[in-house]
Amino acid sequence: MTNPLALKLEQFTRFDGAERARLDFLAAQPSKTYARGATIIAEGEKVASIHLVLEGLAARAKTLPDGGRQIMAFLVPGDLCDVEVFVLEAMDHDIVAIADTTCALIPAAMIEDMLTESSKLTKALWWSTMTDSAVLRERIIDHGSRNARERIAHILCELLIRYRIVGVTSDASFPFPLTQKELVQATGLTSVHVNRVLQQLRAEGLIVLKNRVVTVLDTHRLKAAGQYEARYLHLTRTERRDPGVSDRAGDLVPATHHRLLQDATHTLKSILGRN
Amino acid sequence: MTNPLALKLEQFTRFDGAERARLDFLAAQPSKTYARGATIIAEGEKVASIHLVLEGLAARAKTLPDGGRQIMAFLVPGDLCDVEVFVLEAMDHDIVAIADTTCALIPAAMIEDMLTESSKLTKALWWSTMTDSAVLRERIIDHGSRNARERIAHILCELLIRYRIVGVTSDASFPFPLTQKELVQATGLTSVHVNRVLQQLRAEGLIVLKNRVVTVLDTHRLKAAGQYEARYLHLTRTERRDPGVSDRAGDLVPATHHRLLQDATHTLKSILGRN
DNA sequence: CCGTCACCTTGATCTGGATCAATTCTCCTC
DNA sequence: GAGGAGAATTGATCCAGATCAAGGTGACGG
Repeated sequence: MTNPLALKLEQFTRFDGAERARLDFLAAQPSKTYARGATIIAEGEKVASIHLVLEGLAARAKTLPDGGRQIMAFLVPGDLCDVEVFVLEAMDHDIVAIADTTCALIPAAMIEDMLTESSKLTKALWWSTMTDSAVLRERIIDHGSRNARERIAHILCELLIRYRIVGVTSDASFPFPLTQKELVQATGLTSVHVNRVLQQLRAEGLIVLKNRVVTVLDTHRLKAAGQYEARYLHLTRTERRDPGVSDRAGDLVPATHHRLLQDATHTLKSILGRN
Repeated sequence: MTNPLALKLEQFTRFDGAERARLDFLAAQPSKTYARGATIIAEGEKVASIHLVLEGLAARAKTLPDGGRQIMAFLVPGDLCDVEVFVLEAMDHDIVAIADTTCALIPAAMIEDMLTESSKLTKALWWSTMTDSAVLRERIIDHGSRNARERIAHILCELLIRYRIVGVTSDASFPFPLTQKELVQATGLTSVHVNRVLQQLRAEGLIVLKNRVVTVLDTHRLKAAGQYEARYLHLTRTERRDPGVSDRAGDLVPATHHRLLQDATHTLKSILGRN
């Protein structure tokens, strides 16, 4: 199986053989599969090993006093569910499986060893954490300043690009195991309204949603509809690595980014110089 | 001057003399004062030194296509504005001064040295970062699942407790330099509505807001109004350190937390054991 | 002491999205 | 292939919060 964690972190920097082997070793740890709807980690739990999503789709969610649930972030293959393990006593939210989901269970000590032994991998993990925060901030903007249509379009754009990065898809289609109920929990809208917005996006010819697969028919218009700017994902290397990835992240990456990268080599060197 | 960074991190763990001295050294770096309204760091900027808020109030914000602004997080004394410096090419959002704000400018290398030399301080920084993420997630819940009244009450509770932790206040009053416009940007509501909700909270005898100072008259009812549960701040040591801090964080810390901490000493030891 | 500028407050009206209430699709299971 | 249960859709109505439109209020500089 390909290693989504390595694919993701390669957005940040290139790895040598040893680093790559270490990442592959992490992803090859014993895995566990959770059925759609299952709670992977519950709020209040103190986890001993770090869950790396290998396949499927999970979400960070919190159960509300009224029994409802708010989804705060989606976890696609390559994402780590609980890096807080090192320092926090207990999870302050749930991790739930949106699709049938397989996670590698990486002993915390294995990551800690990595952190003391490779400063490049440490930086990569730090990058991943910072990017996760940026995604959370983008969700705050969604909810605070974007209407239903923008919000949904934004989430679709983000999922597409994140799936592409880890090679789950290479065209404009991606798995969409979410039920409307879950899209409701993620967007803070009602199912009736989510349904109507989806209809509208379909009617406008922006997307097709069938059999739990979304196909984006018009990337540019969907981006515009969601005010989508991928800068916050900090895909430093997308346009430099190889044509394959370029295709994958495709035109969702902003043009300004391309320009920035023209002469970014020495910048990167200086950032990573302390290696 | 007291060191708000040390006060904050002491919520996570106790430090020895050397560690404490290092934290004090960081806070004693050359500082810069920004006037209310100034942009401390602009989106797209590549910062060389890390900004630690010493006094005042700042915010993470993003400027929207329509010219508006969304505030995503508040930065109180003790908060670091830009730990992403190590790994990201450029800031993906602005840091703006809400009040006149003083920041210590800590050279990135100084933090990096700390990370290689003290695993306890590394963990403390990691804790701080994880807690910041938890605060972002709480803001998503605010916007996705709480109405105007709950949202504002929640933010007030959070600011009070965060100010208490770093010793800015020791009673139920705290500086509130926000103009209603900024509360609007943080809550995603309109100024008219924010105004009405504030009136209501005043009329109900929950708060007094005068001369840029909020006084919480009824902590319990305000907590209830905002569905406030401080667990997400992970104030591990609040109840154990000394009566002073206990007073400071006060009854905003949930009771379940107290119980959890009864026999948490060995848990903490195991977490920090690798020191 | 007067203008003015930024902020706060209040009232009237409007609307995006919520709520309530059926119906129609899927699948799935037996 | 009948029966059901979760999911998607559609229509009708409602409401929290937006928008529009005036006033107040207070802190200044001249």
